Amino acid sequence: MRISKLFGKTQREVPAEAETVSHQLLLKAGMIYQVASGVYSYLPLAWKVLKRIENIIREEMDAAGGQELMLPVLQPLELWQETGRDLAFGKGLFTLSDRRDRKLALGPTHEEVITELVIRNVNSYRDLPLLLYQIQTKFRDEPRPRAGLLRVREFTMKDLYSFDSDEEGLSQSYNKMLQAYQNIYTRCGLPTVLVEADSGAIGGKDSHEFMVLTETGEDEIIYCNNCGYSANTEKAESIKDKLADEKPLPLEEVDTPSITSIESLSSFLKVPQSHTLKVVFYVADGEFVIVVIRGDIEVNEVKLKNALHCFELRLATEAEVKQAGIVAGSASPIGISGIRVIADDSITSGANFVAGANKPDTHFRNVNYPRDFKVDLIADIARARAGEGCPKCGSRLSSSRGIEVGHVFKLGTFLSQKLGAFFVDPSGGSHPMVMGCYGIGLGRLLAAAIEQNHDDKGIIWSMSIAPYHIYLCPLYLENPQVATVAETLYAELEAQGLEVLFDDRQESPGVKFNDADLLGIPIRVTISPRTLEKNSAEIKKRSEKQSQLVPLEGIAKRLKELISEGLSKLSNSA
RNA sequence: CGGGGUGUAGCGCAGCCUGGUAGCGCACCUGAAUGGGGUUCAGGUGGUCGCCGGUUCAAAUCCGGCCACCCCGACCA
Repeated sequence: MRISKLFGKTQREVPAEAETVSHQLLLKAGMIYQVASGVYSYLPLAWKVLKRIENIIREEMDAAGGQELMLPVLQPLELWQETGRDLAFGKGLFTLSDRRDRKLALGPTHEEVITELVIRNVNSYRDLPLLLYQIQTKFRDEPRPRAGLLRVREFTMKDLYSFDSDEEGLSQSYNKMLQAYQNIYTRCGLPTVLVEADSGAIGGKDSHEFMVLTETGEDEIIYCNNCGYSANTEKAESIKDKLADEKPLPLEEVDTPSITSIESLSSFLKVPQSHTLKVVFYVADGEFVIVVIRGDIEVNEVKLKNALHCFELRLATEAEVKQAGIVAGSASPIGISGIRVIADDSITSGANFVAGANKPDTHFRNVNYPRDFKVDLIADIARARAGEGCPKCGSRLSSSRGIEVGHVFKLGTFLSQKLGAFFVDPSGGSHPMVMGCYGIGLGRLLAAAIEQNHDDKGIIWSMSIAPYHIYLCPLYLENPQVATVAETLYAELEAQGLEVLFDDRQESPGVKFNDADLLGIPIRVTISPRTLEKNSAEIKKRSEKQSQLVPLEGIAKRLKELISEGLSKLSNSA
């Protein structure tokens, strides 16, 4: 490809709105163009990378026994109502009406549609296990698209759905996919870690995410260096430090003028935050609820949502708090009635806490559970933190940020039961199929690859997903000798099937080198009067500093070697 | 949805306070010189100033409403 003909221009300056590295570089390299919030056009270079990623995924899915098919984006809303997942997705589901006023949804995922399809085609245990997948556009009306391609509303995703006759089969399918995913990331040159995850709106039991560790990641991961436990904070558990047992003292009211936060309360009364009780107000599917947790611990809303079995959970507004008759800033579960109270299990250890008194500027000392207040539900609803104990081995936990580039779920039978996906076993009995689903966002994978592989000059693509392998970079094209050699070499490399981006522009060396670095093509081949004096070209890898002069004679062979070296480093067997 | 911010040429920005019909840099086009890390000079093309309404002789500028986009939070395979 000649750069002079390539659609898409590099830019010197990027919009101030782009904050993450991958977003900036994608814009600067002229690879993507934003059409609306969370909606992008992909220019040829980005599209090439996406297709490379897609092919790697396809090969691994096929190798694992998957069969590719194509499913509709447009889906009847009724299908979603059947499984109740229209509620689980809530406003995240794009919906529309057709001319007859039938309600439709733009598929955010395809379990419903594919399960229906499987029902029509599978009756017997003989047809199982079944692994079906699609690589298609999906739509989710995210509350807040952000960071370029990392969180968008329209995106390409590979989803594989597994159908098995029992839990054992599901585990096998699940493990197959875990391995296939490892292969995919290895081949893309993208190191990932596997973490336990919450299954969210998708539903189901076991769930794992593949994370690329980067500082800019949206997710926080809690992990143990000792035993290898790792989990998304949405899911992570921890052993909270136990407080010393004390003899319960009598409840005592204290004046706390203008003290409304745990921080100020702690310093005003000179008690550690861990000896206070914090109260947080939520509205769960329209019901006002109170959450009690130790002052130094944060509420994990995913855990809370799961504990409450609700679809929609949000912090209550000031007005709602007031209407519930609660004094924000001095609130407490003591003496509350008619409102559901949920407590974190952290309140069951320790004694003599400071808590609100439910009247302005007043708190209680020596609050003890269950002596002084009742709760309706006790659960682990705390956000695990680095430094706390590992739930598996007790060692200290660490934390890191990451980008989720893959998510696998053991769905079980809840969808097959709701939709009626049953099969007949060898003895004639009917059972629901046991399902799993396994997704990878391609655009996000691309963005994550940039987040993890770049320098201050630009992108550094892995050989396996780079849009082109070679950046042919002649300097001083006005020089007829340079032009002739460059054109000849370009033709030769193309003829040999190498993928070359030919910088045939009459630009200064600085411009060309900077673009080469920005675009991140793995191998740069420079030709100039200087190299031609020695009948050579200069070869430089994007990932390395030094370059070498290589004779023009036989250079195609040398380049082929470099490319296959680059690819074999990323092979599964490595 | 709550908080904050921004909309002026493809991109980055100034002009707005104090109204007088739009400017700078990059990019793009023409020419010349230069040139191994975004080179220099000269000339040139390109803008419904986010949209609608109001005030005014006159609105990018003042007032009102709306919209879009970004950031933080909420939310989110």
